[in-house]
Amino acid sequence: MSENQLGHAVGPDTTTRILDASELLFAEHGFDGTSMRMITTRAAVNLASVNYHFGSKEALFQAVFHRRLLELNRHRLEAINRMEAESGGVLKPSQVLDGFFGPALEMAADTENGGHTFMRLLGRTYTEPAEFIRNFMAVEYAEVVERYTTALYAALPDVPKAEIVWRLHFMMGAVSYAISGIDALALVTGRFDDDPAQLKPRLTAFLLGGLRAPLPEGAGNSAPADTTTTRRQK
Amino acid sequence: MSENQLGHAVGPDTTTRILDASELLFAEHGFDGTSMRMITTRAAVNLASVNYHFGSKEALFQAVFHRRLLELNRHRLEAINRMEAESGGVLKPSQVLDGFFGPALEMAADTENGGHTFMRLLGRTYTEPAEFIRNFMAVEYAEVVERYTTALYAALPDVPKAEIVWRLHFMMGAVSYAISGIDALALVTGRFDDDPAQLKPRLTAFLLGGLRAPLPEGAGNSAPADTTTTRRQK
DNA sequence: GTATGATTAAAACGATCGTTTGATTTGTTC
DNA sequence: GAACAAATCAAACGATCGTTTTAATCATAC
Repeated sequence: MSENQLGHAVGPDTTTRILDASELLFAEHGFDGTSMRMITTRAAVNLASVNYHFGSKEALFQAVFHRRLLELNRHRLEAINRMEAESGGVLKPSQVLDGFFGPALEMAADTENGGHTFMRLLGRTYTEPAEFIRNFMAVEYAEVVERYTTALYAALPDVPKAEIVWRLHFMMGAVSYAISGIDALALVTGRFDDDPAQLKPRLTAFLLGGLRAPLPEGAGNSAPADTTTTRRQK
Repeated sequence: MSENQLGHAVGPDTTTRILDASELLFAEHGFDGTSMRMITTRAAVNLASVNYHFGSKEALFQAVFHRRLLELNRHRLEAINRMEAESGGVLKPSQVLDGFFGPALEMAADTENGGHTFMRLLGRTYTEPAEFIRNFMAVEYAEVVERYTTALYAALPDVPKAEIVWRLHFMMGAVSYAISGIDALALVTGRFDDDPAQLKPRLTAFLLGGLRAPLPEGAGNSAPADTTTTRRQK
């Protein structure tokens, strides 16, 4: 809690309170399941203030994503810049995965500043193909995706690019579900101890195993399947 | 198109038309984004008929799932019954995965009878943790989950059960995303040819690689890491 | 203090929501 | 055809939706 010039204690300003409240409510109830009145009530602001500060409910939704994705993808770019500078060129697959999924896992582990809440929201939004969502999502991700796919191609020169894209797709699904910690899935697979500290090593091992799995037969790979022994990683 | 006793051409009855229409609309717009009027208009039935035949919107949503999950999980149980009878006991990991994910992939490949539509709906519903959804989902899945987790434990006697549950969780995420063919993710990873026929072998290879990946360090596994060579599968 | 712009406040807008009502039509059984 | 239940219909219910309007309050300049 900071103070203004008169020494009065002040909380976050109106726009921040709205963003925080809607992040939580959108994650819990989805876009259509969250009403403006739910948001403004939780944020303790006037109903009209959302339209005043953001323009519309859709614009508010975008603003919620922009705030977090800017930070998330900045960390991802910093990571790949640092790694490529240190290694001087080609990265290892585990490095690429770490750079891409590491920041997401870190944000998901942040339960104090809403990072965890946002990653839950992000996970469920991937499955809501509303048009206005897809549009701004592509823009937010463009640079990061370009950098990391290129790095992954270089890290796995023997694997066809098409296969890499498929596996990147699979990996994003696994990570997204693991992060959003979906209750429905936990019900399906039975409850289990979901110690967040154990998530990253477990998930990384699984992803690397899948990424470096032998190629399927008849997948258009002219070279024989990769039969390299997968030993303990890292 | 069948005929009644008078020789008049008749389409599906009212309840079926409602189920088909709502399946499509729920998959596209979600539960809250789909109105009763959208459903009844597309099904070409009277607005009141949903409440007459199903009772409420929530009950209709459940009915949409019950119809498909009954069939899906019946196929899964038939598969594991057949395999266990043939093998006489312990199954291979690839068999367990095939029995569990195979029927889902087949249903997802069915674009003519709505199977594909439903699997998209199922994928997005996993991420919508509405309480009434979780409740009936657990019931629908109970038997199948029990059977397959048991089979997977037996198939991987050297892997701690907790690790298996984690990886099952990861796999369901990967499969769910791959199946629902999420547009947002395709945008993120860039468009790629999504030939449905290639999905199953690619996905299976990825899943097996992840499932049999070396255990992460410090995961509480007393036994040394599994360094078995992962050769071409099957 | 007073003017000025930014923000908050209360109230209402028309539209749409899920559901219910009561009448009408349809199908089946004597 | 009469009787009866099942199904469909048009119409309306109160509640809630996102947004807008107009006035009141606030902060900052002169």
